[in-house]
Amino acid sequence: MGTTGNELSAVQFYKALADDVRLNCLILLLERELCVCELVEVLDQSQPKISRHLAQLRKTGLLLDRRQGQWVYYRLHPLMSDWMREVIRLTRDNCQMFVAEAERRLAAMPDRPLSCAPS
Amino acid sequence: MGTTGNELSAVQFYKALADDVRLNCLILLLERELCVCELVEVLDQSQPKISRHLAQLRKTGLLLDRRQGQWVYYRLHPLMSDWMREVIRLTRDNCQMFVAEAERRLAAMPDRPLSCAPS
DNA sequence: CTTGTATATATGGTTTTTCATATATATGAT
DNA sequence: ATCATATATATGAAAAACCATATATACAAG
Repeated sequence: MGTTGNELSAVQFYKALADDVRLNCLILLLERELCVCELVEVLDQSQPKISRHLAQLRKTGLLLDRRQGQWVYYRLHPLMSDWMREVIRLTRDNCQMFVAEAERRLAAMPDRPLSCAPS
Repeated sequence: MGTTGNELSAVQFYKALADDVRLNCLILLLERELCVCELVEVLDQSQPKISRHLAQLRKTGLLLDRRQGQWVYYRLHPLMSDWMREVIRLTRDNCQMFVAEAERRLAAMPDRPLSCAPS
């Protein structure tokens, strides 16, 4: 076994990206931490649906979560391979349509739990 | 409709990559054209299985085929987005284990249909 | 109790695989 | 030329495996 945890295969990685909700989450989490309720609102999907996909990404090793009060914040796993991060970035930069609406919604969210921003 | 054919979404692209056989085929086809029987031997999978996955990649717009005599050669679609090509390259370069055996088998194939190499 | 999040179960849908068969091309015999 | 046969590839149909979603419920924090 390696020192950085379970090795994630390329196919497993691409399976994780092969869904609208999951890919959007990973792209949105590239630059910031977000809590579940923010992703629910930004992606306009049901809470159980978002939660399930986040759990899947967490179990796969692509995301890390952190509870702060009633909120659970997700971020990219700091040990994610550089090349995987690069693939997500390539996707974001070349499929702007894909995230445009989500980014707009996020910017327009009036009631983000800012008081719980990471210390 | 655009001039370059159907737009392939990022999620559709990653669905195409999210399978062992398909990902291996795309990586092997990065630098060369190969016929079905070569892929069957190199990847050590049944002929119908390979044929189905190749057909799927062709219908998705990632591969192009060309018949020469009794052989059908597949290659990456020349109009594939640069960033998608880059993603496939990143995968190859960072998951060498993944293709190592296939590349070795390919090099060791004694009876490749070389007489039918592209003109 | 309320709010935010996770999970169990059931269900419908898609994907993948296999087997058997079909089509296309090549080759050798007559 | 025709006929038979071999090789390469594709495909229809059916089974198995897998994936995504909704609903309902549970848990955790305040």
